[in-house]
Amino acid sequence: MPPRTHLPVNTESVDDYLKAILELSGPPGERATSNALAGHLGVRAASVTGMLQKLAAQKPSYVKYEKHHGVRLTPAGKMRALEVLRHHRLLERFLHDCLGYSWDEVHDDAERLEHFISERLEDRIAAKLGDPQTDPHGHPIPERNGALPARPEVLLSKWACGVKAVISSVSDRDPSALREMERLGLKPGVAITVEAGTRNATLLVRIGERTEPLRLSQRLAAGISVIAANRRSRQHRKIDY
Amino acid sequence: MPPRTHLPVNTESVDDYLKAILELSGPPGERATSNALAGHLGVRAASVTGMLQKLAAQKPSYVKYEKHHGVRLTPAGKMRALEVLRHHRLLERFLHDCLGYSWDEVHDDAERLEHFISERLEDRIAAKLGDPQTDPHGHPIPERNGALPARPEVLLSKWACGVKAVISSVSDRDPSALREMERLGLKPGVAITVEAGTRNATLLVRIGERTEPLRLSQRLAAGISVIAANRRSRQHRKIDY
DNA sequence: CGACAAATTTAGCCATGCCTAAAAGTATAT
DNA sequence: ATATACTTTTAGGCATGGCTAAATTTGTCG
Repeated sequence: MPPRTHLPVNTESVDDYLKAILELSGPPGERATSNALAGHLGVRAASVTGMLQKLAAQKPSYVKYEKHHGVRLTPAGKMRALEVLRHHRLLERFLHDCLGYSWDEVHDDAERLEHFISERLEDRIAAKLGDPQTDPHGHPIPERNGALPARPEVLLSKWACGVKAVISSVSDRDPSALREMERLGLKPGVAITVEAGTRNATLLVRIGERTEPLRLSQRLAAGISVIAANRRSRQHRKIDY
Repeated sequence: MPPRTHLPVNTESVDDYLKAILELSGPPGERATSNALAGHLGVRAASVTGMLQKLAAQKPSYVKYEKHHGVRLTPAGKMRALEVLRHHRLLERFLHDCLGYSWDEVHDDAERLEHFISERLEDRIAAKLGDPQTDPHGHPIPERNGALPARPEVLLSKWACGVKAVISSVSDRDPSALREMERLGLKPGVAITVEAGTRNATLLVRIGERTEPLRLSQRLAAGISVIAANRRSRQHRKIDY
């Protein structure tokens, strides 16, 4: 039986759904659940179901949807999601580098504008920036063809004690956390070593060349991803996401 | 009796209506008619009526609407319309100056983005450009407080023969006309004199320092506004629009 | 004035995308 | 195997902003 209403056109909402599905289904292409999507998008699960039905009914379709078993992106859907992600991260880099935004200011404006970036604007921004590899938080920018460098990132809170690491990216969702990280010198490329594990939900870490270690709240640590220090040079290898 | 549906929120559509009303009601604050708005916005007159009723029912309201007698902007509406216009023209200047757009390319992207420019982005763009006075087509950019320089512009086709004039602005709606003007050196600031009036819907004009006059099609001439050559220096006087 | 043409408004409908409440399916633990 | 908890879908509704067709108003010309 067809969905109650007719097919949706390609709208901002659709972009948001695709981006959320990309983020919630792991790299291999697992399914994303309605509930997870609802939480991520700030809408009710029932609304998600409705939208997924409509998206799946499109032809060509962006998603493969199986009732009660979640949703996956089709190649076309993955491509579109990566395009929107590229817009977002290019915009963040652009606002930061060309318009003097601090790294805690870029997310909201990029989120709003990402849906309205023409191919032309995308190309001009990328050219102006010299085809940047990452956004200001260290996240890789998908290429125009959809290639996205895969990095063996691990959350700082899961990193082994005593092993040298380098910050590869930080979460861009919490501006106040970003300001705090900025103050502490916690940014992509900086060396970091965990001195002691969780104690009262904090981590004892040594940052860069500093001698005295620092206590990091779980809130901050949860927003930091690292890679092994010696693999830093490999972070530009590209694979299909 | 209240309108059939409830009040509209502040949406892109509303911005488009306000901008259209601003453009269609002359500087003194004349009323704009439903038909003219419909034509300008590319929707049916009935849709315009519906939206005007909803806009007028808002409090505080952006418009003053009298059934069968058109609509006017309230001060708040004028302010909002000028803000959107400022976004549009700043964006055009920005795309042109910072991202290498040609002047026939800027309009469409600016039109799409103008609704999503935060105060922060507006300010950063203006600062980056050094608070520009005009967009690439010569149209004045409203200031943040809503001030807009008034210029005694006249359409080239209405300008008296033999009187020296300076191009003050050109219409940005027709990309192919803009490319043609570019080729002919017809841009803001260039001196122009009408040698002979309409003949087969063309104008004979002398451009800049060139010796041989040129035949301009009515289509091009209709997109060119001029001011008296000696008033050129006064074009930055500000008044409340 | 009266009639016609043009402009405008009303009435009723459609599509999108969200919502709540209730029904149905899935998964887990005894 | 079945009861229960949780997830997901269905059903029905609301708001926005379009549309067409039909009514109504305005304005102009004899």
